[in-house]
Amino acid sequence: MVKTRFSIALHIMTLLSIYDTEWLPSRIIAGSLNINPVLVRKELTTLKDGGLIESKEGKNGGVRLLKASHKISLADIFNLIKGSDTVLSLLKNTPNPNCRVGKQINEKLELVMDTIDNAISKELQQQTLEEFKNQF
Amino acid sequence: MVKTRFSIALHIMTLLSIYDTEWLPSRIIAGSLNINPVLVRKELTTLKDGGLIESKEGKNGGVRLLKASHKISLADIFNLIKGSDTVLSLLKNTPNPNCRVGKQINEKLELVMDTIDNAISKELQQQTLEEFKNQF
DNA sequence: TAAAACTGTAACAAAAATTATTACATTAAA
DNA sequence: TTTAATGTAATAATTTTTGTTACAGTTTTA
Repeated sequence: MVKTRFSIALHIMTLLSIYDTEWLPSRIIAGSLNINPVLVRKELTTLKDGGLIESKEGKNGGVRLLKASHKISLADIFNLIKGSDTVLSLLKNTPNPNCRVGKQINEKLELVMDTIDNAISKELQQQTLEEFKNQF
Repeated sequence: MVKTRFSIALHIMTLLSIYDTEWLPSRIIAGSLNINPVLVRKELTTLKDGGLIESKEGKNGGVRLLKASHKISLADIFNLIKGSDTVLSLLKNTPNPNCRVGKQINEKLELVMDTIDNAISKELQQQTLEEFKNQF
């Protein structure tokens, strides 16, 4: 998981919750974030595949929310962006299999990583997108 | 915060808790992790500056824990490694200051980032290094 | 007192990951 | 038919991470 992807996604979702039923083009979103529109469209693909938004092609097209913002928690966005990887991660190098610790460390670390991700998710479940957007 | 640094630190601390009062050289630690000894020594510097370990220079030198492993929680290690940055992060690009959302998003995201880090810390406070090492 | 085995760190190189750009096929509205 | 979108692939540029080399300083031990 790229460290900044959650920030990008939450920024996008905040904009969409404000524009509500209008179709918002990626160009406008990219302008608010001040990043490349292609990066936005990639993130939009994830949000669309996760069922949080829908898109419309062609002139006057764009994207909009599929659900009301009070039915979307920050955890929904986080879990979607996170996908199958973990926020913190193991090393790519294989630890020494001849070492009592090295032999088993990765399976034990995996448990810690999952614990961390679950703690984040549980915490973010307590805030809806609507609550977040109402700060603006 | 580098995603893998917590894994490195916890692996190191696990080894130290097993070797207990002995001075463990970075070469051995690096061998267990299968990474460069200089990377290990860099991480040891952080752990030392944070008061979790002490080191001894010269022949037969190395590092060892400063406190008993049941007095060290995984949160102590996490918070030390984390330092002043956050697990997830904001973009480096400045969002559009002429946009209602862009203008304020970073301060709001900061709050979310801190919430995330606190949730992790609170969760990891529940496990001691001793409990972790007893799995091996 | 000299050799050996460490820590500690700086400087630099290599590799990997992230971010940005370009290009273009496709779609739909005006 | 033009314009303005999405969607996506390919590739380039940049940044971050990881690894390496080198060496000064410290302590033990022969």
